[in-house]
Amino acid sequence: MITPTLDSRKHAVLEAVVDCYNRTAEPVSSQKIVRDYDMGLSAATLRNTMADLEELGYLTHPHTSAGRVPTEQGYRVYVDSLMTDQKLSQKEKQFIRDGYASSRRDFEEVMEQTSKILSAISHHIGVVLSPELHESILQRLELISIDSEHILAVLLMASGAVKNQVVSLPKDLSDGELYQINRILNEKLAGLPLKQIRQISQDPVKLKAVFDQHLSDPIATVTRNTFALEQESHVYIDGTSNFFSQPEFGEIQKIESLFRILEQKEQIADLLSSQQEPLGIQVLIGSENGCEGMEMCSVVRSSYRVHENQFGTIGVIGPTRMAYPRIVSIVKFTSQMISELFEEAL
Amino acid sequence: MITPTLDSRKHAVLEAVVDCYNRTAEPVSSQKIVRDYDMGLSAATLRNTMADLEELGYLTHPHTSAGRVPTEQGYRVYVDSLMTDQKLSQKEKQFIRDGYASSRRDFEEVMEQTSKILSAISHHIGVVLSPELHESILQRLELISIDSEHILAVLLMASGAVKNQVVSLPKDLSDGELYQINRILNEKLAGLPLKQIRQISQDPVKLKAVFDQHLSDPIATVTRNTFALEQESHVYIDGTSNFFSQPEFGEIQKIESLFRILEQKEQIADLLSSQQEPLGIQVLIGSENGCEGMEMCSVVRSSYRVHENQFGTIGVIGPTRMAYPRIVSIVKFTSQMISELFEEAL
DNA sequence: TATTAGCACTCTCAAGAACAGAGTGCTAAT
DNA sequence: ATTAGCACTCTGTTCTTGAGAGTGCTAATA
Repeated sequence: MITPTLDSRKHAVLEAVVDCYNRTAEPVSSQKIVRDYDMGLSAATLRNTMADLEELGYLTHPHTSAGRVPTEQGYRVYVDSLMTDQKLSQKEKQFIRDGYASSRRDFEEVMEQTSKILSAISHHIGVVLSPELHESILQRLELISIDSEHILAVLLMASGAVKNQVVSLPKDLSDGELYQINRILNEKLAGLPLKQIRQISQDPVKLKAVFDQHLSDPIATVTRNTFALEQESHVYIDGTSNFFSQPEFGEIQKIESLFRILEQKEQIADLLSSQQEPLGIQVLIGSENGCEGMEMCSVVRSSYRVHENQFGTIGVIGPTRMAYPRIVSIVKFTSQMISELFEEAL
Repeated sequence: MITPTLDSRKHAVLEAVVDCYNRTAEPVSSQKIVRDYDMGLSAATLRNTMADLEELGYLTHPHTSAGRVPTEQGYRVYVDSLMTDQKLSQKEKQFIRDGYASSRRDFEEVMEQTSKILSAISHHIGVVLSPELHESILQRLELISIDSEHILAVLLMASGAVKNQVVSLPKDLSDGELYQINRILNEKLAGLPLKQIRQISQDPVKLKAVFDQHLSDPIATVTRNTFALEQESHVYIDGTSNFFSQPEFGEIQKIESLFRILEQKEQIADLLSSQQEPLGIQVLIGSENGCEGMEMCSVVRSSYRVHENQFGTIGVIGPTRMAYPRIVSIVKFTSQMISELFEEAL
């Protein structure tokens, strides 16, 4: 697809500028393009073209006598229609696969490992958002007595996720009673999504409907207390210190705002889940990510599937000047990898 | 206790310099002390005393015409014998208590919350090292079937810690068999520390001794696979971005090395657990922490007790120039707080 | 003898000047 | 339509200068 407003020369020049800037992190001069790219044009002609591209909003000038730098809009065109796919090498693919070798079945470990792999291979920040637990289907529930006043509820999800929850008891229950409650809860609630169970647990009418003659005070209390909390997605982040080696973050203030944001996991969760259409890969350039204080960062993200229509998101956060083709391939491949991992696990 | 080599004037001056430097982050001049501290001495006399303190190794000069800055040794004396306890205000104590209000019984949440509280109230980095799991005593073990080839083992410790572990099965087990295995494992292994169980699980002779006539192939396999892994302590860190507001970290390089270290949790674990004598509070000043790249940081740490002789460690990491009396009080109070929390829970 | 006033000396930091270098935009030639 | 050439602009570096802060030392003082 070619953007109608740009002829093929402008395209080529824009691509060269983006490419060159991404490699050097310095404003690109007409000279530089003549030397490094075989375009068959003189510096003067390039200057004219670059001036045109600037007028169209795809390039800027830090100051009069500096080279050109792509604008967000310039990157947008580059990502949408200029850049060519860059396949991952066998070595890289193997690196990603190897990363999962040890954590085949452990949900949390897969999440954690993914953020590590992403950051290690991209040299940027790797982030993973686990699927929303309350969309998950409860496969099995186990109640374990801790002491006379507390039990541990272990929620095993169909996706393989596990959630532990300490629950307060109103009164002492014998092992036998607990076992009975456990059996009934599994019988009535297994197979339902957590969200629905939560609704049931808080509504006496629904409770009565679901448990029927099995409903008792202890059952109502245990159910209510176990499913009371809204389950939040977990965010896994790795590779934050990679940002220090980016030349554009030479000054403290720029990096500071970024780190403050990274400490607030909810913001990152929002960033990853906003306007996400399942399974597609998306590139948010600069301020498109909508996260205040992260205007100088781009996000490449993709959803992955853990179970039926249950999705999480992975992503790479890096400077606007990132190697988009490579990062896109990495994120794409990794998200497929996880999806397969969960598919074969089920 | 008064260090024998220092007369009381030197003491007073050293204290003033440390105090003043901690407040301003700038080298302290003789003038400054005359103005801010009522010592009844002239600037010239102070200069003489400060020169003496410098010769003794407690102060330094960034350059000829600059004020004085405490050395590590200077801080050492200050911490050991000069500084006076600074009680926390009721407000601060309440802040810490409130932090735990929501997480009464959840082990992980207490850990996580502690790092948040420590960083929020100290304005430095809060770190928590969970107690070594393999010293923990197994209270109860629950095996939950995931699919025909995997089970989820839930290990509930006497301390309240919970560990989930996915275990591969050699062959399909019926619910009944699994239940039997579960029962026998609990009967034979509950009450033992994980470390010991691990040894048993890997030694056929010990296995035979423990399980006696109950030993079967499935039991041996499940035991072996469940306890195969060396359990590592978990590190919880919060408040890293607080470092950006410290004036001494104005340049990127200084902060970079620190962040690279903070990403390696094992290093922080070592830092917290090295030469720790249970229950004492300790202040490691500058290079005393023994962590390469963290020479400009001090660590205030204390152990806390979760169960019998099971200890973890909490700490605050900040610049060498930190408000030691306050931070010491914070760490002391918080570690007591956690210990009490676990005590009443048991 | 201990303290202090006074002063020369040192070092840093900020502001300004000079200058090389890089890159552009425009004009005129091809 | 393209390009060579050149004047112009802006940055970044280096050097200088001067003010300011703080010390160390010496001589005076209590």
